[in-house]
Amino acid sequence: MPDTPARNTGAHVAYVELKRQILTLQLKPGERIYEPAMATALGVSRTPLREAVRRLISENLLEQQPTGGVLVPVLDENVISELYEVRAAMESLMARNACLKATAADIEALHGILARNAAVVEFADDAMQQGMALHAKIAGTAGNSWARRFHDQVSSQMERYRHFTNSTQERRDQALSQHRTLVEAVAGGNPEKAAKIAFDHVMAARDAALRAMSGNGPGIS
Amino acid sequence: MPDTPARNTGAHVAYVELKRQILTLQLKPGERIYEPAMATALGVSRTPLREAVRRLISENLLEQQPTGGVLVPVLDENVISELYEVRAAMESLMARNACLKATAADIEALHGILARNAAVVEFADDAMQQGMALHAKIAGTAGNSWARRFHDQVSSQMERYRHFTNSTQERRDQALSQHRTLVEAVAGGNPEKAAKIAFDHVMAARDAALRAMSGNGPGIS
DNA sequence: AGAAAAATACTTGTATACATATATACAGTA
DNA sequence: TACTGTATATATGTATACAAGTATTTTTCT
Repeated sequence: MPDTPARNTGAHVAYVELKRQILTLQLKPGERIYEPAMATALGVSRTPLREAVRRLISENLLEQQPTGGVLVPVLDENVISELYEVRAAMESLMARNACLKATAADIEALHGILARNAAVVEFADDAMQQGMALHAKIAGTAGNSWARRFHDQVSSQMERYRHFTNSTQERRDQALSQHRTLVEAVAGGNPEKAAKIAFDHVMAARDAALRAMSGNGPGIS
Repeated sequence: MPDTPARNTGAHVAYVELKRQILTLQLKPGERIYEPAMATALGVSRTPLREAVRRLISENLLEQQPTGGVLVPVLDENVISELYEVRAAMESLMARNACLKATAADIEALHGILARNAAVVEFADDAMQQGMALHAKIAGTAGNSWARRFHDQVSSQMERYRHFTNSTQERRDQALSQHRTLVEAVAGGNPEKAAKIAFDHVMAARDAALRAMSGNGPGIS
């Protein structure tokens, strides 16, 4: 998040570590957080741990129960669909704005990333890396800090589902071609078109992910 | 926010009261929050106050300084433009989904709200009320809780700018006609069209707000 | 034995005390 | 006078102690 305090306070390290554990599913969905135990486990006292927990609650990476406990939210197919939709809306907006504001240097940088993207299309991890770089560059060019903030939040959420939405070679090829179209649209100076392409691109990723998930046996959690 | 704990804990009342003071500009933009003073002012100790403050920071209604103080974010024209854009993206998405999922009863409810909207078009407060009711109904029909959450966050933010973006009669008439078009689009079953109309509708509101602000002398802060 | 009631253990919420960092004011020196 | 170094005061970060509420287990009564 942009507002991460650079200082190495105990609350901050607790936040980072707890978030990591949640996103990697090291803390299992549905699991409850007990403050005293978690505090000693992370080597801080309850006060800074509590601060980290409350922050994660407001980022929706933890969930406060009405009865008064805190737990790791369970995974669910509807949620992942919602997340993709919001991501589509954000990337669409950013593509539109990037199109309006991009300088020649920005366009060149986008083409550079695209080339690297093409070079690694057969390696899942590198391909995702470059895909994210492309989106990051577009986001930076768009210059809407709120869109970026929400996009980051959604991306964090989606990490929890990563294991269920493994990408196939076919999917990566499709993504690469969509990225090409997207960069062309941004470079072409047609904001409406860029927005639509970005939207459809993410929605296609959503459909692929949902298909991959329903293929994975009982599915979630 | 949906995740507001219903319990009447001290941290919660501090959060609500502090948020109110920020949104009504009772706490002035740029003003710093001193924990001991604010805690006694709100009648709680530093611990629950701190919890409220940290939560407001992660909702971007307070700002942590690198040096270590907390202050009320200053207002700025770029931000309001960004907020409108994100709101446009969210409402566009929700209009699309509402279009896909709306039942006959939903459509009827929308028409009812529209009628009430028309009846109060000359009263600024009531008109805004009904406008929000319309958007709320669409949001409910769309059924994307994340879109809703972000939309709510943005709306909260925008309250701080309310005093600067007073609506004119002309603007209200325009909004009513756009609402009519929007409901027709949602009812008509064309998701793409509904999405585009919602987007343009909010962007038009943005332009009106920016014009109103630049008319208000030195403007902001 | 089964159900209701009481007691116990544990968790969360809050206050407060203490340590550390930061800013302010003052004094001494160039 | 301007500047640096020191001392003081104040704010933030953290730990801990205590209060209040909840769940669980044990005990008692039918």
